[in-house]
Amino acid sequence: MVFRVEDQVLSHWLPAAVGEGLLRVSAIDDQVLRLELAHRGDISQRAVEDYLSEWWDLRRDMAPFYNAFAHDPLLRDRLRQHHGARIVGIPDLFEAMTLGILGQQVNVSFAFTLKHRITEAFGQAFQHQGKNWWRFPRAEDLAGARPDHLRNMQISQRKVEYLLAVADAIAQGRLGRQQLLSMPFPDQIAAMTAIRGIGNWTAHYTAMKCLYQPQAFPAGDAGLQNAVKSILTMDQKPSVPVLIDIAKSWCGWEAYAVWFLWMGDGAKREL
DNA sequence: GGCCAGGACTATG
DNA sequence: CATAGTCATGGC
Repeated sequence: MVFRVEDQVLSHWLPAAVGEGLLRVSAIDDQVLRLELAHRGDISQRAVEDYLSEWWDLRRDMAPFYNAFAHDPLLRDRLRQHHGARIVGIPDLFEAMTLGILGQQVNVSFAFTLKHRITEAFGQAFQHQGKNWWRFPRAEDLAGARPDHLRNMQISQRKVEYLLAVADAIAQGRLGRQQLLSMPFPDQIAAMTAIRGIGNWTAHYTAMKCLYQPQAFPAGDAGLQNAVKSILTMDQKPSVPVLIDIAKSWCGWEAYAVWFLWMGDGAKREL
């Protein structure tokens, strides 16, 4: 596990860029988070705060979002149910693109099963108070993997090809987060979809979860289509052009609209 | 047991 | 350009 939630407390093994240690996060109230750190190395409080702020997109001013869409027919109920929710991102580009690829056309829980297998097979392992923790592997940890190894984890042949190619591109520096962040949004999508295996959905998913682009909008997303179909009681799923048209009203907040629709009317969902 | 999943590629008109 | 076939497997 990279993170787990127990009794309202999130435990998360920190990424290498922050330091070696276990972070626990709980809520004091709706405004204040309590951070607790069990660590072995030197970790600055500031680094942890910065990391968490990025991971949960905490620095974004959400007031305009709530103000603009309090009466939006598709969003109003979700905004009330999940008030205060933030996009839980994936700051690491390789991790985000990996989950995007794994999530193509399979149910979400299976995608996470595959991600956990990759994490425990290729990621760095740690022990803390008798429990095992992992970091998601770096691109270079996976770039040289034998295709059979991944194939045996029930990852399809095609996805194995996609994953290894993305791992190679990132490991060799032909693709990187800073590089993507340096370009305007449409160029980010174009740069990602130029890679075999990264289609429009995966590119927008990555832009949303890793690049924190509020205008990212995975229009072909099955979960999004079903959410809209359900809320508007349509008899069939809305097409991509229809969704793109709907999304015009969310201009600048498309990613958050998708996020709240994904959360549905229940409390549980995978990240 | 059949249909659907937080799709993308490839081949064919 | 539009459509159909293919991939793979779990969850319901």
